[in-house]
Amino acid sequence: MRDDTGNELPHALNVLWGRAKPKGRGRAPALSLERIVAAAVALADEEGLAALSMARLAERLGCAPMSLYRHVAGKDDLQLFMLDAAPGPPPEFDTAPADWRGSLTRWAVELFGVYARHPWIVQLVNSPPADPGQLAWLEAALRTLGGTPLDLRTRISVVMLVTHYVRGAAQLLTSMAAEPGEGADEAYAVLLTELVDPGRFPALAGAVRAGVFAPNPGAGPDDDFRAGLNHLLDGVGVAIERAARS
Amino acid sequence: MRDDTGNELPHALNVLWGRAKPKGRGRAPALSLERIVAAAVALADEEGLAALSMARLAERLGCAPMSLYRHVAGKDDLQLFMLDAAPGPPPEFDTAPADWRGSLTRWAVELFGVYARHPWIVQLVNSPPADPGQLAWLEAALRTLGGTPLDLRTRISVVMLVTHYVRGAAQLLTSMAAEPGEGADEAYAVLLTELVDPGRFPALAGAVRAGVFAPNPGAGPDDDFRAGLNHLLDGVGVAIERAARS
DNA sequence: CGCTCATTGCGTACTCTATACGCAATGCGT
DNA sequence: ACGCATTGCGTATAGAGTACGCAATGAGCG
Repeated sequence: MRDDTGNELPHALNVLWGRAKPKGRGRAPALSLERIVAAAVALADEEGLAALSMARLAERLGCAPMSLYRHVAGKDDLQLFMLDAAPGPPPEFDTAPADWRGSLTRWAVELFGVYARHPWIVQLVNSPPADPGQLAWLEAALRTLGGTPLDLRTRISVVMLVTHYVRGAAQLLTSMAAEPGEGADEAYAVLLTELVDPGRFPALAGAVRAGVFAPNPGAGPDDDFRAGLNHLLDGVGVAIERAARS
Repeated sequence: MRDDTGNELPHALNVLWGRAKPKGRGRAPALSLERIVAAAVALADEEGLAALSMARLAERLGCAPMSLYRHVAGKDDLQLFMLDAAPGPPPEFDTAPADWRGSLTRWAVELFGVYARHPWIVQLVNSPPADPGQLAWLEAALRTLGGTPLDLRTRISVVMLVTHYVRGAAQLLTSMAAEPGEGADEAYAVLLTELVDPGRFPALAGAVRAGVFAPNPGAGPDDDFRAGLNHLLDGVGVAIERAARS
């Protein structure tokens, strides 16, 4: 399944960066790559990543399963296309915004929204981004720090930190929302109450007893996310002050 | 595939919390759950999660594929057992260690090591932990903050933050190491140099040109991880000081 | 000591997955 | 109008997970 040299990049990247040949001759394509990718994203959104099979995708597009392979090298390539297209354009920033914290917060919240709309993204392997769509998001994140005295290596470190946090928070949230019933977090709290032995897990039992795992009353689900994000950004602030002082 | 009520918890949890019936009568089992799980973990470690199939697992155990289903309800249940067993015991802490930062750093680094030894863990869905193994890790993390003035809700928030970061960093690292060849990150740096247009992605192009994506000379792969972790813990320090002042 | 039956081991079969291969249909360039 | 590159797709293969039911086994009881 691996290529011989091991150095060829996946076919999808060549297409995404506009390196595909125009190939004008021949029969007119009844299917387009955009339609395929859009249908795949819609299918994954509605029924989950597990329901995304080449056969069901073809059924939804009204074509035969094997027709897809004329536009997509395989399922892996299709998922690369999906990762490129689904997030849409990132928020736009100047190359050196005055308010780094506000900008980076907005970036993180919008990325969190992307993951909420497309939960399957966080189930895919997190390979380093190499497509135009994901690199545009990375560019936007780097710009939020353009006005800070942080060196480039630290900026990347900070951006990765935020990315990982957003991804992890979204992953946890969607895995709880995947279960049926109205209150999945409530069910989880009850389960922990039953299971956690205070002798063996004193710290955990204390937290469970305090109702920390129960849904936060009078707070949206975003608020937990924003609280963690703020702790993170406090750390970035410390790094910025330290860099400004030297 | 879903159960009727939707409230039954997975069979694996009943077993893991010692709720299985002794069932003494009958034929002596030639297979044990421990052997199955250990073989599954070894197989996933050696050949990756994609190579873990019930058939290949049975082959390695010298039994028929369907024999596994006497001990495990299905592949999902098997993966629950694997998640419980593979990490091993967490580092032990007092309920209120004097040095929260050192303790939490040690916890994060050891978890990072777990993910490095068992890369398949981060490919599995990140459902909220409910097995003894993962809850023991959560307990250990909570204990590192036992000596701080943080309220319980903030402690959980901090622990989740660290968890997400460790997981994300490990995920990125293993996805780059998965590719063959000696320097996967170097290949990535070259790819970005080719692809990133400075007009469209100025901030990103600057970082690429500065060699930020090339392997850090004179630094182990852990150092990038620790750098990000330190920024994160600076943020936790801010929260602790703020809590101590009120 | 032998019968019983709960329990395990596993053979068979079914559905669903991705996709290699090759032929038929089609429409642009000449 | 013709030729052929290109697309659409039918067929086939190898592998996945697992439902179902019967055969083998051995502990406990009569």
